[in-house]
Amino acid sequence: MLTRQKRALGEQAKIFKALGHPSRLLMVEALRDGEKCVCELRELVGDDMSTVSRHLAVLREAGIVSSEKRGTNIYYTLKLSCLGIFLECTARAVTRKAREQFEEPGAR
Amino acid sequence: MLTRQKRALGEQAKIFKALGHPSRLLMVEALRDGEKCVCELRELVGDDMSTVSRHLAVLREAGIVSSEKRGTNIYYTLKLSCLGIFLECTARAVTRKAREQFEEPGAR
DNA sequence: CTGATATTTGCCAATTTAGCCAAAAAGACA
DNA sequence: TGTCTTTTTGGCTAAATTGGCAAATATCAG
Repeated sequence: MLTRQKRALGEQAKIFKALGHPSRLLMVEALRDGEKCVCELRELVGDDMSTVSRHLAVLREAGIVSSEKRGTNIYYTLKLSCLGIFLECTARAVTRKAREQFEEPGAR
Repeated sequence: MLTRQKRALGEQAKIFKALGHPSRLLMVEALRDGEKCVCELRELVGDDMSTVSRHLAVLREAGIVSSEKRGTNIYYTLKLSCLGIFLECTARAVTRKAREQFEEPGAR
């Protein structure tokens, strides 16, 4: 039973880990307004196609996105819908932190 | 201007990356109901004190927690309050995923 | 079947991260 | 002062991650 909880914790960490890369975060952000094919995402992040494909695999294995082959392309969709709000929250935290670090050296 | 956005994306990814480790996630989860000293957190995760200290540094540098020296101990506090809801959401996603993988092999 | 396009996979080098031990810091306190 | 106690840091090794190129796969259009 303890093992189950530990496994769950690891799976949960996997979600965060998958989101912990600029390119992957950018792609997930883009997927918030609808599915995109790999080629669109490749264009967005500018990396090699193979690199993008691997990033997407990480997101897929974490359960954050799902993929569907349709016609000649593969489309990726955001599965973890609750992510949106948290993305906004972290974005705010980042600007807040930047402001603090900007003010601090001048203060005191 | 583009550089600023890129930097912000990196900072945001840093938050997720910091949360992408079982021990760190466990500690953050524990901090949801109030500050804890390093020794308490060490006991919680069971790792070497030095390891825990480094994990906490990662969380601190990402801006997720803050620390305060008081008396003989150092207390860590959760700063990113919006995290709570998302933690619950990801926990649900994990159990959902586990259920899906449990059913799938049997089905069809 | 052949060729063109979209995506994934195998392999490899470079960088980063994790975790431990020992040593250093910083207080508290006698 | 010296000596506990708590926490951080230096240094090291093992393991994981990243990203590119080339090759494999799959699928569509003739």
